Amino acid sequence: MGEPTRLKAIAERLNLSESTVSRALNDYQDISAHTKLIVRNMAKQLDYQPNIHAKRLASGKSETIGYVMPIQEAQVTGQFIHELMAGIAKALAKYGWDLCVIAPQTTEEELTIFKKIARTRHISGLVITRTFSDDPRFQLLQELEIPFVSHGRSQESRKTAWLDVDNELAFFDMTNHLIELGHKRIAHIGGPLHYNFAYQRRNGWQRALKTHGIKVPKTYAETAELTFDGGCHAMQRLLEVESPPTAVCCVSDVVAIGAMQALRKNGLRPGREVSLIGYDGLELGAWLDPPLTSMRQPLQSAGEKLAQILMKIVERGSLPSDNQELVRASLVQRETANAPISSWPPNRTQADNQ
Amino acid sequence: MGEPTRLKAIAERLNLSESTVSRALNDYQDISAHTKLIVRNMAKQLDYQPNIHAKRLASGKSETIGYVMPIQEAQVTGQFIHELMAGIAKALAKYGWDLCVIAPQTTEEELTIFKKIARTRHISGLVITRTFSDDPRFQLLQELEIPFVSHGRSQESRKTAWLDVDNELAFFDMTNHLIELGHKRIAHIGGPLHYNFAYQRRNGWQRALKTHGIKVPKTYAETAELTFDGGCHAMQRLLEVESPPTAVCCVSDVVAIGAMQALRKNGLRPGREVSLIGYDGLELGAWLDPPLTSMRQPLQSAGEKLAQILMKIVERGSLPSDNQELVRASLVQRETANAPISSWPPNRTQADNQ
DNA sequence: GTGAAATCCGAAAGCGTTTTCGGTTGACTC
DNA sequence: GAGTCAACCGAAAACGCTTTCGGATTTCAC
Repeated sequence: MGEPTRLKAIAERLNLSESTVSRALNDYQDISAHTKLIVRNMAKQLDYQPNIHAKRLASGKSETIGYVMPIQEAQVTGQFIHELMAGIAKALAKYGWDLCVIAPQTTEEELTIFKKIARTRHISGLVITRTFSDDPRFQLLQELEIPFVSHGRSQESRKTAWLDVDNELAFFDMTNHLIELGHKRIAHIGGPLHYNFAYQRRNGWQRALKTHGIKVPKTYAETAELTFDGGCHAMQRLLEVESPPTAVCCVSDVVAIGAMQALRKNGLRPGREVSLIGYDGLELGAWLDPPLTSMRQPLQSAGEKLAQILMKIVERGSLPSDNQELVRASLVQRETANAPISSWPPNRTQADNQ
Repeated sequence: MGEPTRLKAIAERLNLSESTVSRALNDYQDISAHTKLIVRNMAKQLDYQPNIHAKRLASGKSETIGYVMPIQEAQVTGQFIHELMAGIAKALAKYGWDLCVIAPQTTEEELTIFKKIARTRHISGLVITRTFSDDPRFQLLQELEIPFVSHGRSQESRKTAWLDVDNELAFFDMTNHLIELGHKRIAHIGGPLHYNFAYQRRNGWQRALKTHGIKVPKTYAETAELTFDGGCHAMQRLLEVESPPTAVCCVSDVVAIGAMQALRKNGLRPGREVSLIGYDGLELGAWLDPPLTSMRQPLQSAGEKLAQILMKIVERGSLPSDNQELVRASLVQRETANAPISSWPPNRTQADNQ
């Protein structure tokens, strides 16, 4: 391969100084159009690629952003992360920025890494995901003055940049869909409320019920770990209340799949006796029997937007005006959300039939 | 936060030269133990973190390796990638190396990126996955002299570093397991043979049959795209042959899940009339009804090993002796692999019952 | 006590960019 | 034709580290 082309080589060939060549390539205003042209042509001809370390050292910019992989705890985050990262990487690549993966093993380690980044500055911005209602990262990152954007909000995110799906609206829509199908006994299996999205999703469900003047027992508000087992157990509990629901809004697809299992164990078929809607729109939901109805948010494009927002923050050194964005999730109609049937629940009271 | 600590600050405080401090921190032999000690203490006290760009510029090393995300084509690669990357990042972090994600959109773009890396050298090594039997990347990377390690082999990988699961053995084991359960009519749904692993897996299946002197019709060697639909269609074809199989070895879990669907459509239950074993050990297999028996390879540790192999290559500038490693997959017993039942296939010929 | 060999450290030259500052042109005004 | 002002470009100083080279000590053998 030989030695890579340096700035010097271009300068010598064109009888220009290195500084002129540098400024020509970086589109400075004090370089004539003609000079820029010949410099660029020569650069292309010699296949010049700037030494990135020299560039970053001299300019003090790193053009690298970090993605903090969520600590493995919830199930099936893989597909989610993959798509998001692909989107981020794609958008960054357009501008020659790098995407660096950070995989802390614990929350403490994560915060330690942040502090280190604050000192080295070799990563000039971060994308964080899996935000909690009460998330210590927001305050720390602000203190450390590390530019960042979160996928998902937090109690602390009023003044920070984020991109989020409108969870509340999604569950409002989801619940309305069930109501339109004729359901009135609509339960909710939510996630742990320290996840901010779990909080929002529960609210969306509640608002839809209230809007339609539907009242449900308190026992209809279930909570589960974001796992298959969590969903399974929560659904089991719902089946054991005095008058079980005819439909359930689930905080995630994995939880919904667990719920399906519980239904089957009780001799019921998802989408017949009890309708079910999940959230995430996982591909694998389509492979189940019956295929799981769900809500989907666009992930690849979310990744791209996150990257764009973050690059803008890093470049400006401050938050731009459009630093918060809410996207709408859409219903993925499959086969677990149908009209209620008359034979369920078996022990209907008069009140239920009104 | 103030200005980060520089080498200079340590040197001044200790009345040493910058070069001495630098060498002390990098454990050079010509620095006394005593000096090393006080330098390190001071560095810790001032929370010194070297400027990584200056370091990389001066040393000519980048301490960054790239992971090439496979182009999205097969389904459910997300979980796979996530675990692998987490492992890689973890191992790298121990040594202060960075993991940079590369997400090409097309194969051509991938090769173009390689060429660019060869010039800039700002990434000093690559991990590639999803290897093809005839994979142009191997030759190109060797030509470009970019250190790399592949997860999976290729026709071209005889002299390159790799880590792979023993696919052939895995399918040999898998098939043997079915034989031990009493199956003789064992089919195989393989993947496109341009995937190297598809080739190996088919061979493992064939070898097990041959070892036990079992002969099966040619129609038992099916091929499918690595998707749900692919598996579904392939299984459908298997059910339509003259004497259908009692068990099927599937090239991947996703394909196996598709096959399950085909069985259900035909009124059959996976693991009863037809046993099924998948490959990948996906968590989601456990959530199906019935849960899918599969084979699992350790991914996180694979990622760590990949990183270690690659770092060694980069450091040495040449291949170390232990640059190829084969790991064994293990059976994940769930519920789709059981003994054959007498009522299937319905139209047994005499020969089948021997 | 001399020479040679270790041992330990400092000076200084990079690494390949960016960016400030100033200097040289030529055009333009009056 | 002197002065002013743009318009362009070059010299040189960063950026913060690594690494070579050689010099100053000390140690050791004889």
